[in-house]
Amino acid sequence: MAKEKKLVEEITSMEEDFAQWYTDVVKKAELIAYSSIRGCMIYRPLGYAIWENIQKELDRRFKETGVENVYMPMFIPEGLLNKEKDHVEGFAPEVAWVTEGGLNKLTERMCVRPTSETLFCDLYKDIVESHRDLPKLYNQWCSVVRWEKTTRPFLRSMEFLWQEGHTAHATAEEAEERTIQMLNLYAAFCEEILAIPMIKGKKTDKEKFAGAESTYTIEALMHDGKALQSGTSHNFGNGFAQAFGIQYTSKENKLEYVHQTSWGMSTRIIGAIIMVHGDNSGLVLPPRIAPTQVVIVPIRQNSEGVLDKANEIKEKLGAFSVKVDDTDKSPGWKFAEHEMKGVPIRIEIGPKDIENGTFVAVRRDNREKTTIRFEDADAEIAKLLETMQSDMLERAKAHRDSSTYTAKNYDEFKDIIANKPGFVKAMWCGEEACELKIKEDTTATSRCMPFEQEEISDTCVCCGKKAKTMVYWGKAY
RNA sequence: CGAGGUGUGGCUAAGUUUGGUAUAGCGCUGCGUUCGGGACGCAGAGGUCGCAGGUUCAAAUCCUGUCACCUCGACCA
Repeated sequence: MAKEKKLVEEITSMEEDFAQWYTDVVKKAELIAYSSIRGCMIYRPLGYAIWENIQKELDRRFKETGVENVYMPMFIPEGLLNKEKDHVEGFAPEVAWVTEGGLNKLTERMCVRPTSETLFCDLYKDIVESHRDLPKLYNQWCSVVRWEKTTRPFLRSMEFLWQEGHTAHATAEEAEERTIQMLNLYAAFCEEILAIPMIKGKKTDKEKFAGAESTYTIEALMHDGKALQSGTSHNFGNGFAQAFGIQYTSKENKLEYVHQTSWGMSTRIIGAIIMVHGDNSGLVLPPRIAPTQVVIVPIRQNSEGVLDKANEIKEKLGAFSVKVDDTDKSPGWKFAEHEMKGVPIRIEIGPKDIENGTFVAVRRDNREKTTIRFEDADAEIAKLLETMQSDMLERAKAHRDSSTYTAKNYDEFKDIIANKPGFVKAMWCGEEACELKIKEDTTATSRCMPFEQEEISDTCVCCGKKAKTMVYWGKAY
């Protein structure tokens, strides 16, 4: 085969137009539908099932670290939102306001939560009294609203689903520890379950969260070489505590402010799954997150015994999420359809196989075919799913590594940003002026100051003054 | 919010320049034949042309306004 035959029509190839490819996949794989509300999307069964799996796994991991779930109101009175100055200023441009209730104008308008720091603080000030009440490790699963000007499915919508964890601690050390712990949890989740390698690091002051003392982030590289901030963990210090008056009495009988953190991951991560693993036939789902892990396509399904055998195989594979596609579409149609939807493994079973006591399994990621004997079904499919999962992570890592460059001086830097999509590692002096200039000149932003530092040179890539930190730079979603 | 683009059955579009019966392919429904990479035949259903005004004997087509969506920037998970 000189050129890979395009097996799925209707999807713009990613080499031709990556943005259009993304939109096509999202729609053709039936992850979402556009709604009649501007900038808000409808999660269709497949899209929502992926989110449910993400929730299930993350929630389990949160709870292992002692986190408890709560639910907060979706409205925040203006006065409450205004309590922490940096926080309001950061969010003011994108909040939606409720000004009327029933037939009457409200005396105080309320916003639809863009995030719930203020609500959690308002609660903590009431329920925290003693060091014995700490730490508070709360999380909520909810949707938030931000009045976005332009929107894209999963990557930016006016309402999106997420989880926001909010914790209160007695000491600064403990808060910092929790901040890092959650960042590590996110990174591990992404690598182990979503097969997406992450760069862990700290945001520069310019890029940090409104009201935070420090913001940590995990950054992923998409197939087109753009970066996606995939999860964040913030250390608030005691800034919010001071603004809201969250104090506790210490063992020494002294009144102290609590130290707080917050951390979140949103449905945006589904965009990362699409853009890291997808190909020109559509979605490719990592086996550990796929709502359907195996689809069985019967060949000549009206022939004696074929459907029975298909269901028998499904029974044997009870440990996995398996579907038999017995609709009356042609096999070829089903192949294309399930590839578009990213089902990790397809099993083909027809009269010939039944005669031989075998079936054929095809991997979604590389279309490799394996002939498997009935009696080995369980073990062989388990092996295939596992191999596929780890191959996907390796492939994503290889792509990221081969798209990561280093720049020693500004000419090099500008050349790479202009011509080679990906991350650029370069030294930085710590001045916001250089970040701004780089953005102005190249549209690239600082993604993070990685925990794993390297000494690329001793001068700032932009101004040439003494460098402080190595920074990952890149164009971002 | 700036720049560009697009709105015509479920989807993709033609038709708009030059006003004159609403079109095609795919999809959908029924029946039959098929089935190892998007099968085929026959029969059928489905559209106030984004919305609101205006011009005209006549508007998908011209004019005014408006809304939505897409792409690229600025801002952000």
